[in-house]
Amino acid sequence: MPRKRSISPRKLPKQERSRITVEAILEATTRILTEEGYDKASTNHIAERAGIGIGSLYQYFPNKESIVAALMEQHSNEIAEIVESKLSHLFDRPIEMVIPELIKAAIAAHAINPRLHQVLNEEIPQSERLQQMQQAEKRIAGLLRAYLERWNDDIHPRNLEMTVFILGRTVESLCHSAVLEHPDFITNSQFEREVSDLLLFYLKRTN
Amino acid sequence: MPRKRSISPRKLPKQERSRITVEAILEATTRILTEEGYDKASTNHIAERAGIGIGSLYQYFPNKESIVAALMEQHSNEIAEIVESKLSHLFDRPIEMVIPELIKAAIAAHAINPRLHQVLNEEIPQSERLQQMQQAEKRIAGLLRAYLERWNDDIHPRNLEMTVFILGRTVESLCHSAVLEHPDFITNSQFEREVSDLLLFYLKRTN
Amino acid sequence: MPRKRSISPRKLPKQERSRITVEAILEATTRILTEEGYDKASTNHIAERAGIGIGSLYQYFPNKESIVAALMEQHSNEIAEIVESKLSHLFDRPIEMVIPELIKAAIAAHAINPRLHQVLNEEIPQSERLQQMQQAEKRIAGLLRAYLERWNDDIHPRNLEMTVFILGRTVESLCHSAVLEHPDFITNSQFEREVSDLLLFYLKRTN
Amino acid sequence: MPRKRSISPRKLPKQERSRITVEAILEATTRILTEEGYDKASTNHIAERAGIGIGSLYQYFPNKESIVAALMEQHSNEIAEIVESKLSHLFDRPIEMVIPELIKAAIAAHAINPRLHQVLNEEIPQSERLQQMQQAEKRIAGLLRAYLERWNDDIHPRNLEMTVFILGRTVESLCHSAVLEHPDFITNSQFEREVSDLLLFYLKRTN
DNA sequence: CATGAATGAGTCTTCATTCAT
DNA sequence: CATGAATGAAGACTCATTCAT
Repeated sequence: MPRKRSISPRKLPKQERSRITVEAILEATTRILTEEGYDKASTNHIAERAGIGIGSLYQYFPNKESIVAALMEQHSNEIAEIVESKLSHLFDRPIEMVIPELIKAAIAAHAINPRLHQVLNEEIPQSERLQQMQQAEKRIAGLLRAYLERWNDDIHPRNLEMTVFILGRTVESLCHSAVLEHPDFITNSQFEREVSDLLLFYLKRTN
Repeated sequence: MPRKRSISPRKLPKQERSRITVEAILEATTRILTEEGYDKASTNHIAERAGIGIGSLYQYFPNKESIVAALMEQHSNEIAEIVESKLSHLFDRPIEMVIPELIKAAIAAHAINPRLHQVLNEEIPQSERLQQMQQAEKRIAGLLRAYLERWNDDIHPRNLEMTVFILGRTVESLCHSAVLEHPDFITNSQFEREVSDLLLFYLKRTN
Repeated sequence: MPRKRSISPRKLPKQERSRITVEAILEATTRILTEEGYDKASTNHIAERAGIGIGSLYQYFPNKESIVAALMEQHSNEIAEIVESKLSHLFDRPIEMVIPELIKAAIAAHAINPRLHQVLNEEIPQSERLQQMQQAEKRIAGLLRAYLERWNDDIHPRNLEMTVFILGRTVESLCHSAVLEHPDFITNSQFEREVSDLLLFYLKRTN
Repeated sequence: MPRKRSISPRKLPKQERSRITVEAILEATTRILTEEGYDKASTNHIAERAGIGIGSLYQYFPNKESIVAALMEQHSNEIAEIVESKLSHLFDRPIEMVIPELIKAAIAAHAINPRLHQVLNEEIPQSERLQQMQQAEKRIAGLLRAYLERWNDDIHPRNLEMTVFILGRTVESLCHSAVLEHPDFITNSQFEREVSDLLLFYLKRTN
């Protein structure tokens, strides 16, 4: 009984369904994490809110950690992509232009899902976090490092690694806290300008 | 309307034996938190590592949260006291002198038990954290606000609240991360000087 | 305002396997209650005697009370059904015929599982009992009230509510105690006739 | 060193204090049982409400059951004494006079502390109850039996034991329930008269 | 592959009882 | 004898994970 030939991809339907299921799981986890907190994120609850059986969940994820890890990677990527996409074409622009854009990008990144970012940063057992979550920061740090090296003549930091660290952490921390604790700061551009000043005066100091 | 579980300790340790027990509990909790993480801090495990029976633990703490809360309060107080004691007598000194001291104090405060500070900040379900933990930050923010107001003529920040926020968060974040991720930064004073520059150039900018 | 704990079962046993499990739980609880007493009816012990894991128990009952409540409801229903089925078709029969039947029905009802009835009545913390258990009594009281109203011309009680109360409680109490403390009374019909006399002479007294 | 002679009892003070302590324990237990229920009657809580240390409690009672048992015995005695004192001098009076007094006595007995009586009857694990609690009933049953034998010629019950049983249980049950569930019934004498009728017509029936 | 019933180790917490002071 | 700190067995309940259908 010869099989009917077909150009259309045979197993795509199956793979398609898989991806949908995986996405449903991640989405359900996101909703639970943001709406109910980490300690309500049991695998049974995730499966329930994803509309699948608990058994199916374990078909796609070997354990609970892997779900959170996947979520972290996904979120990390989104953040890194936002920042990268906003900054990549500014590589040759001067610092006065880049820093404000960096801050805008960071705020935009934190605005994707501030509550999720918070839970991921402040409620997940560290064991699960380290590797996955830092990726965004590393990618952004790489960007900054490259930029600072490119503009080395202008800025000539005393210690490149330290400057990258200070820049990265300051931007991350201030934008994170502002989005969560001072949404009023974000409504106009004053906060952006202040943080820009903070960093620009530092970078442009004459040694 | 979920009934808020009491978080205050059960009996004040009046007698010698009691105080020893309470201290053993807090110490064991600290050790577990720093060495094994929050999710290993079960009450049974705490009692075991404290070398007491589980029943004794519940003589002094009404529930698990109250233990962590006591630890947070204690740690909060230690931090706030370090910073306050180092800054209180500098109220009339100029910013160029105060900012470096602030940073030194912050580093010293984070050096008390960096890992504990991290766990307390990054692994405790937020529900339990907010009130107790933020006290140190509030006390320090109050100090900063008072100082900035005192030196208003020199610094004239555009937005006092925002400046306090930026100062506080930046110092906290940078010292926290540096102690944990870059112990090498701390060994000499370069990091302090860099962060001082970051803040001083910002505060002294001419508008 | 203490949050009332849900007492209704967790999931309706739709599938065969589930119903078997639920029945095993109720049966084991009945056995423990009758053979060992209420204070031995721990959920772990119930699960053990039911031959299931403790987790399975909690798949079907949200808490311990709900198990006892289910048992009470079941037992209540059985009792009420026995009495109702025996009396419903005697609605138009005279009192001399109905009272003996009522007593026979009550004895039969208590004979279902006298020890269970006792434990349910005499060992369960009253908080859990009231609503579920009284249903049988209420249904039977309703029957009696309707009957007495129907035969009002013959009996003309001075106080209907009080008469219903006296009838109901006397029958319940005497049959309950007789079954448990004087099984010998039940073997022949003398006890029935005595109790019938007790009630009949009372109801038929000429005022 | 010859002891000083004294007529006043030497150890009475000590014994006196003991009795006071024991009474405080029983009183505290009574209060807890009636106000909070059996499951709140922990030995620690009893000691606390009695105003003594937990250790002292165990100086007077070997375990928790013994406290409840003592309470039952005490309560039993009070009940039996009320009934006996009210009936003892009526031994030679006719049934028409005695039955109403019996009912009055039973109501009075249940009015001592209805809630305690209820808890003792309906919430205490049966294991602890049987022996102590039935004493009152047995003493009263003895009284009734003696009385019925004394008036055998008038009443000539078909089965003395059964009649005692029916009388005793009916009075106990109706008075118990009335006091708890129908306090309105008790306010006037109608309930008493009804129950009297119930028993009198039965006892006086002509065979 | 999807399902969900079943599992049991592990969690928080209570409480009767003991014993050193 | 009074005290109350200490104890740990035991109880209610959860949840990640497995596996038969």
